[in-house]
Amino acid sequence: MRGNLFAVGVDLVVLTVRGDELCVLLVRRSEQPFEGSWGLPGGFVAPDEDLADTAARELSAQIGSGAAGRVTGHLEQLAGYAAPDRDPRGRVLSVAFLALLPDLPDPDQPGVTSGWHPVADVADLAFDHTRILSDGVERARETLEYTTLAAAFCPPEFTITDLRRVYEAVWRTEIDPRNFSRKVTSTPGFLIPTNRHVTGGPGRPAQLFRRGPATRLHPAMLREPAVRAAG
Amino acid sequence: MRGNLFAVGVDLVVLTVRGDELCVLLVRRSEQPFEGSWGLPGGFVAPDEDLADTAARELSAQIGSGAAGRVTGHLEQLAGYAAPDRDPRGRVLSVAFLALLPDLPDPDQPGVTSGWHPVADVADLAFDHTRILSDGVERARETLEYTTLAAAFCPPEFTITDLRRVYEAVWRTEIDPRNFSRKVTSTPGFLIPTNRHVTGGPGRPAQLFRRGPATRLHPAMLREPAVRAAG
DNA sequence: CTTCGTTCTCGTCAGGCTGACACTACCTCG
DNA sequence: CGAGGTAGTGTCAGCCTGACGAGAACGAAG
Repeated sequence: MRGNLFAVGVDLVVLTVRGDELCVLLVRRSEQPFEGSWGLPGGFVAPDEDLADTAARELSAQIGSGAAGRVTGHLEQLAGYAAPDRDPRGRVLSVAFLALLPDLPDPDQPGVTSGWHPVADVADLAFDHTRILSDGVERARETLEYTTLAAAFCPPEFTITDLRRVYEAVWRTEIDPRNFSRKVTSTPGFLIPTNRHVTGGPGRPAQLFRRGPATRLHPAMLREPAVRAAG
Repeated sequence: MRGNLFAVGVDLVVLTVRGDELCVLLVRRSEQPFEGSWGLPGGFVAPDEDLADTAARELSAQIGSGAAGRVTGHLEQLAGYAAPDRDPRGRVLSVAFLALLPDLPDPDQPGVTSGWHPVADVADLAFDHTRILSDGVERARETLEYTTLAAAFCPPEFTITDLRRVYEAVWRTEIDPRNFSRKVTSTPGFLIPTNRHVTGGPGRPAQLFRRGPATRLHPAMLREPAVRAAG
C-alpha cells in the first residue's frame, strides 16, 4: 500500500441558539500547539470506531453523557480537512461533523475550559478551525432552507415562535410571524400539535408542538427574497 | 499524539451524461483485494498534497491530462468514509469527491480497464464503493435542484435542450421543454446567449448558450411536484 | 416547390405559494 | 377594568409553476 500515514481526528461544530444568537461550543486548548487558544472540540478516531462513532462519543463527552442521546438533536458529517500544514505536529486529517442541539444547560465540565460563544464574535481559532466553523455555519444556514432540521435546535416540545427564533438567529434576519406560522403549519408532518399551551408569559398562550416525521421542506423556505434583477 | 494511523485515499465519483443516461466512470481492479471487480477510480494522498489536489490529479489521470483543466466541469468533496472493516488491508480512510463532466471521448487508457457505465446498471462494486456512488448520485440530484451546475455536464456551448436532457437523465424524469426553457432563460446569469445556432438536425435550429456567472437557482427547480397531501 | 414532420420559441391561463398586513383571541400587568 | 403584548386567522395582490396552444424555422419526401 502506497501513501504515507495520517492521524485521523474528528472535530465538532456544535451549534445551538441561546438568547436569539447562534452559538458554538468551543474549548480552550491546554496543550501545544495553539495552547491557550480556543478551538473546536474533537478527538482521534479509536481503532474500532467509524467516524460517526467518534463524533457521537466526543459529543457526549462535551455536552454530558446521556444528553446527547436523549436530546432531539442532529449530527451529520460536514467535510474532511487535510491540508499538509494544518497541524504542525505532522500529517493530520480531520473529519468535521456538524451538531445541532437545543439550548442546554452549561456543559458538564467545570471551569472555563469550554463554553458557548456567539458565532458572530468568534475569531482566530486554533488550526483551521475558523474555516471549519465557517463551513459548518453555512451548512446549517442552507440546511434550514430545505429541511425541517430547525426543530433540532428546539427542545422536545416548542412553540412556533421558538422555531421562528431559530431561523432568525441562524439567518440573522427577521421573519414575519404570521407568514412563518402559515408555512410551517401547512407543511405536512413538520409539526405535531399537542393541544397544550405555554402559559406564564405575556400575550396569548402559544400552542406546544413536537417534531413530526417530515424531513424536507417542499417548497423550500428561502432566505433571500428571490432577487430577480434584470437579466 | 494518540490515535492509530490511517492510509488516506481519494475516491472519485465521476459522472457524465451519455445518450440520455447518467453514467459513472469505473475501473476494473487489477490487484487484490477485489481483483477483477469494478470500483471507483482513486488513489492515495501524496505527502505534499491536499485532498482536492489528489482528486484533481486522479481525475486528470483518468480522463486524460489537459482535459480535466480545460473542460467546463466541476469537482467537489462528497464525504469521508472510514468504517473499520472497509478495506481488508488495514485502516484506510477514503475521502470521496464528486466530479461532473461533459460527455467526453472515451478515456485515454486503452483496453477495457476503465469505462463509462450507466449508474442504473451498476451493482456490487469493490469496497464500499456502491454506497459512495449512491451518495454521489444523490448529491448530484440535489445539486441540480438548487444550483446551475447542470451546465457542468455540458460542453462549453450547448442548447437548452442539451441542458434539459441533463436534468432528465440525472433525475430520470421528463420535463416540459417550454416550461424548462422559461425557467432557465429567466434566471439571470444562468445562460449567456451566443446568437449562434446549431444546424443539421431536424426541426428548428436551437440557439447555443454558454454558462453564465450565476451559481444558484432562486427559487429552486423542484424534482417532486410539491406533494402536499392532507396534513 | 410544396407538404409534412420535427423541434425551438413565445404566449396564455388557472392554481399554488409568498409577502404584506388587517383583525381577532387571549394572557399579564398596573 | 383597560392597556399592552403575543398568538393565530383571514385577505389580497403578485410571482412562479404546470399544462397546454400556436407560430417559427429547419430537413426530408414527393
